[in-house]
Amino acid sequence: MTTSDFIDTIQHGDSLKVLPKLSEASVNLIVTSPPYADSRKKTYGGIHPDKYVEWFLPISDELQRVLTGDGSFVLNIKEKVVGGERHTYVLELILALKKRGWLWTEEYLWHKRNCAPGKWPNRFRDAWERCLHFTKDKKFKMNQDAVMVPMGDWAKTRLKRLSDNDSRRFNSQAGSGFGKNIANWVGREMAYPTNVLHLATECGNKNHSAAFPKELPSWFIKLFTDAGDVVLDPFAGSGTACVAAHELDRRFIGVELKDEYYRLALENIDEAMAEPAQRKLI
Amino acid sequence: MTTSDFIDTIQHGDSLKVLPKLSEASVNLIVTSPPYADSRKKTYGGIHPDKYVEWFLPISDELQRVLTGDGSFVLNIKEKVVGGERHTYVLELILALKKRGWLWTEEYLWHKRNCAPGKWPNRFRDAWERCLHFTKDKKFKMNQDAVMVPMGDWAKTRLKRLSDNDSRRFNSQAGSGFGKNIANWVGREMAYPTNVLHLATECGNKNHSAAFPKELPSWFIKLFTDAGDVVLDPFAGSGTACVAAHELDRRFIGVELKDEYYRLALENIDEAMAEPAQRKLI
DNA sequence: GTTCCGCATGAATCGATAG
DNA sequence: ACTATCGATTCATGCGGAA
Repeated sequence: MTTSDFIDTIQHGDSLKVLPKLSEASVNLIVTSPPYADSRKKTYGGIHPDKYVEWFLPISDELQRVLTGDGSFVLNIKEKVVGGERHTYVLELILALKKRGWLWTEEYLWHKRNCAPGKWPNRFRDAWERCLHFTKDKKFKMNQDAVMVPMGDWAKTRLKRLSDNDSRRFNSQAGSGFGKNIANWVGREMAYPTNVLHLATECGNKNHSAAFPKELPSWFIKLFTDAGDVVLDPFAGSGTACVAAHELDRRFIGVELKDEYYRLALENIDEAMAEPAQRKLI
Repeated sequence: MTTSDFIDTIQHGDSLKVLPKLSEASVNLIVTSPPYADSRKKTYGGIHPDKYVEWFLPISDELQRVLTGDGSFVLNIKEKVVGGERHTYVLELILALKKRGWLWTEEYLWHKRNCAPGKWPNRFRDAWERCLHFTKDKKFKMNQDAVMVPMGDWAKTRLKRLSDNDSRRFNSQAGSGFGKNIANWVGREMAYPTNVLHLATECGNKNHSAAFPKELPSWFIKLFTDAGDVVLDPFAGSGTACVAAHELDRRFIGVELKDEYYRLALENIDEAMAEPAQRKLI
């Protein structure tokens, strides 16, 4: 068994047992939102906050093994409130991962535009989550141009420029230069984003609530992989990251332990792969 | 000497030597932005990242002593990049403060709308900073209603004040999922905020550059103190937090070591206190 | 009196160069 | 080898002069 046997599939099982079957340095990006810590033990799969780091470390070692040297590992996570305080397991996890050899390259933020309402006497609604970016090497693959955002109202700017100072330049290239000129302007009207992603929480287009909106994995997939690369989600949940990878012409491998999520992920992936080749323009 | 001798003054000196003169449990809120870690030693006061925690802890002990039981300590800080990685001194500081008895109640975020430019092969512009909220007790003073936002008015005013050009720039990033979508705020009367503060850095228009915009300390002062309460900034810098406290009818104590900043803080405070009682509506 | 455009500048970071 | 310094890169913002 090698990684190629798992391409474009969701595996039903424990990541700790599935990941060893993958080949070394065969995955270009890992993007995942692991089960959050939960002090209630009644729910299957809930990990106690105090045990979170020791639970995650063996899995992280496998992730490090399967990741390519220029690959990235994006971990979407947020600490729970325990006893009125923020628990420190995420901080401890970062420190522990560094000790295991991961580089903590950056901490991106997901700023949730519409988050669940709620009011407590000692805190407000939690409107952000961490997207920790780990790499194996200081040099890694990063396609910054793939996530550029338009700076302004493109049409307005274009028309305005066309009417005044750029008209001379435009005329000089009349006949053959229009497209070229516009392309230049487009380039200038695009800006690189920051390390804060301001996205709405996608409460699930279907009957289920995804852990994160599809735009979140999409953004990191565009940023850290090329078409054809392999994207791994070791806690696939409803398969959002895998669907995102497929839609972006990347290959995916998902792993999910829980029956209910596994079946849901299969449904979502089947639906995504059944769609004809009319992909969204990105 | 007691705390009352320091009310509404900026002290010129080292917090480690000034704070012991304050009375126990005499300060209702500490809001500060300490000198950031800096590996370059040329600037007086730059603390090496590896020494940051041990430098800060003795000061934090004094802060804990002077804070009231229901008081809050808000620490605005952000880790530097060292050798291509995020340094971990802030994480270690949180863990160390907890060991000293502080409760890490919440992590608010300052999402900087305009942040310093830059383009690098391995990261984007850094657009956020931490505002760590520590308390001495699970029960603390919190006036949630004081920071409710009149959403409709705010959006209207904001949109009205923006020129077309600015409006285009402001809205430009909304469509792609980055930046603030103003349309979300229209039509709602009042709402509690989240734990993310979306503020612009006050840049350049004045003759000095404040570490944080006045709105940042103002927000926490309104939230965690009543009128007449004492606000302490042990690293006063240009005195922004002290000015904010004075404008909100709170009393303030500032401490600043560096000559240049101390004089600047004096100027700003004098100016603020000279103003007649026509306070800005907040 | 408005609106618009140009421009300086900021709690930045990297890579190269110099000592 | 290691540290310190400098230049290049880059965009939101507000101010001031121009139209």
